[in-house]
Amino acid sequence: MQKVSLKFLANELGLAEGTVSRALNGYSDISEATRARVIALAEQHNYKANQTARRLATGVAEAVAYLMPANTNALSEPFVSLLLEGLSQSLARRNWDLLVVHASTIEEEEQTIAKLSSSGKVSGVVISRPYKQDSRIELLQKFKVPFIVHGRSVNHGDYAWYDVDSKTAFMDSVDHLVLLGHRRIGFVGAPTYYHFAQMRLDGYREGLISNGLNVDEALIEIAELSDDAGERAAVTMLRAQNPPTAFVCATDTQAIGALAAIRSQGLTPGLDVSVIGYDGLAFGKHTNPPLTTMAQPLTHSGRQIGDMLLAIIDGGNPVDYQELRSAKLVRRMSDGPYRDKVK
Amino acid sequence: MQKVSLKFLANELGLAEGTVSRALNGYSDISEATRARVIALAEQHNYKANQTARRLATGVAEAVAYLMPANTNALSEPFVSLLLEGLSQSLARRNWDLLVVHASTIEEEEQTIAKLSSSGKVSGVVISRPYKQDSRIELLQKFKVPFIVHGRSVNHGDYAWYDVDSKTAFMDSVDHLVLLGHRRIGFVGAPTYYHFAQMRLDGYREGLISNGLNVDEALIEIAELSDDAGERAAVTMLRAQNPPTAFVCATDTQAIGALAAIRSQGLTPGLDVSVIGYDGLAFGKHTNPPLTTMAQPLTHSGRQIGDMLLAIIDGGNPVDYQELRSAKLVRRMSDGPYRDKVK
DNA sequence: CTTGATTCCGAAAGCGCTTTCGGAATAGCG
DNA sequence: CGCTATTCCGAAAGCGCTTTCGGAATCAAG
Repeated sequence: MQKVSLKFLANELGLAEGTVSRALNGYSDISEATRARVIALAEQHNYKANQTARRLATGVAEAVAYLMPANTNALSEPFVSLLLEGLSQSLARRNWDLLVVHASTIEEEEQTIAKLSSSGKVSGVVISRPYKQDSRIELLQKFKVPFIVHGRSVNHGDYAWYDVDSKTAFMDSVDHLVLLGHRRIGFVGAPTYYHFAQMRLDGYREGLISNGLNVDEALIEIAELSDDAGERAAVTMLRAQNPPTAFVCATDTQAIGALAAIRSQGLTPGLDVSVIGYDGLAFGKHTNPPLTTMAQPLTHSGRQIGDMLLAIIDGGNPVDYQELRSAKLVRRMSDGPYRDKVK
Repeated sequence: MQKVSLKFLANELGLAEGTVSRALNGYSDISEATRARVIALAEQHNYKANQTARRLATGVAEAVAYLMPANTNALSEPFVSLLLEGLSQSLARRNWDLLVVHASTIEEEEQTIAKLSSSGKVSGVVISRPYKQDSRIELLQKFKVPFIVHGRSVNHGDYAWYDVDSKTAFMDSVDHLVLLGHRRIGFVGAPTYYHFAQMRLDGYREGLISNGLNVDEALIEIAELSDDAGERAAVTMLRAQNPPTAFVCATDTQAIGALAAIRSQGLTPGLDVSVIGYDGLAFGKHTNPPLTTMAQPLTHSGRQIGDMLLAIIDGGNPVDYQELRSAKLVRRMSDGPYRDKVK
């Protein structure tokens, strides 16, 4: 399986191993003539340096790890594959590897980080969906592992991250709904230990306030990141005294649950009560009705994140790599003007 | 970042490096007393063997690679994350790594395989969605890399695979539709260079025949693996002379396109014309109407595949690791009895 | 108490590559 | 033509770990 080594090439060419190595690695103390010979033979035999040996010798892992989010949910996954694809593309340009590691609990994740950093397997890490206070981030900092977080925690001043401004996005959602005449807008939120959840809630609140509306705590429900949980949350509010005529939801997954909730109450989503999701997931086009949502740009986020990580590994200052993108409203059919049907 | 090495432990304990190594690796020529001492100190310092050095010394990579399917599509991705999760769980039990590599074209994939196998980075590979004749499989065999394919190619007798019997699934779909009174059943297929696409088409055909129905080539359309392509294919058939009253689709993604197509013709999917998808994707619950589909069991497929791969790497005979699961019908709302509305 | 068998550990040779260092051969210069 | 700069390459020392081999110490058996 493995055969053509440096030694082989060296023997074949009558050169020393070290010379061949330097020729291949672009050292300047090799004449162009012999470099050409070396390269020719290497290509002829399809030589690929043994990565493992190379790593050991250089001390650089030439690999980064992606920590898959712990509580995964079949419906919210699409972003993982997209991210992975972009990441691997970015890394591929340097011939680096992408490791995927998964941990089921936060403790496991911490252990994983400890192991990763001390085993020297990777020279960088990316994590997703940080908590408000994220022990993983602290660990990463403590171990001095270059990393970038996909999202942000509360104190995000001193590390690198790539995030979407979901607070503004939710203010925009509320604005949009208010413009449509809605006054009672419910919020289906996510557990606020996720920082993104907190920010979306904040955006919702501020949106209300900036429109001169009161924040009614009865119109706020926190739910897990699943369609069913979103549905339950929406049902609760719909059945209450003074139900909302519109919902903004922390995730598309929850939003489609809200759609179901509305129908289950004999109402028509998009007509009787509006819902706006967040994420811009592709399948939102096919829900009933198609879901209006705040779409985040995740097409190239993977590559972007990969490039940022590489830059940091190269010695860049993490603080210089903080990127905030913005989401934009994709109107489909689940939002509409206020109608006095709900009561 | 890296500090506690074998040498450090050895010095600390007054032992030779080799001794410490053997103690840690369970060699029998170490007294239980010193083994205990070694382990204690190792744990105290949270020692993790440098994987790279270990790999170089042992020659085993302790890692496997997953080749992400080339033409990925946002809607069909969920299975990737699920698969990855299972795979990494399986590997984690041995402390092995999971590499994810991505290639955009089949040529790139071939190069990637060549590189993977000659660089010795991984001791096994898993690929998805094979073609009928799959050059990747041939390469993998040629390089003698242990691998398992998620799916099958035409000649699948001599390697390991994990697949779902989609041919039978499609026969079942047709049976189901026939039972509902349908006689003109359209087929939205996938490009038949994918073996799964061929098998699903075969299943469709045989299902028709076994029910005494003719195979009408006008009722067969091949489309790319996207919702839009599925929609176009379905529209074409719906507009034809003698349109179908039901569709079976090669993938859920295409099926939801078919749903849209039906609506676009002023018909009601599930009522006027039925559609059955394939995959069992979670978001099928939320389409309009909820999609009836043949669900494949992919919850644990990742772990299963990981375990199989490990077994082969351990010397198992690939031929002993061929697993065929079956899909089962999940009735939601997109299928219904034949009604003479279409005409 | 001797001898042969065990038990347990140290020493050393790699794994395949990188990188530093020094020196032979060549070139440049006055 | 002698001398100092260059140019180019060989030799060797690792990177951190594994594994074989042999031998000292301990044991059991005669």
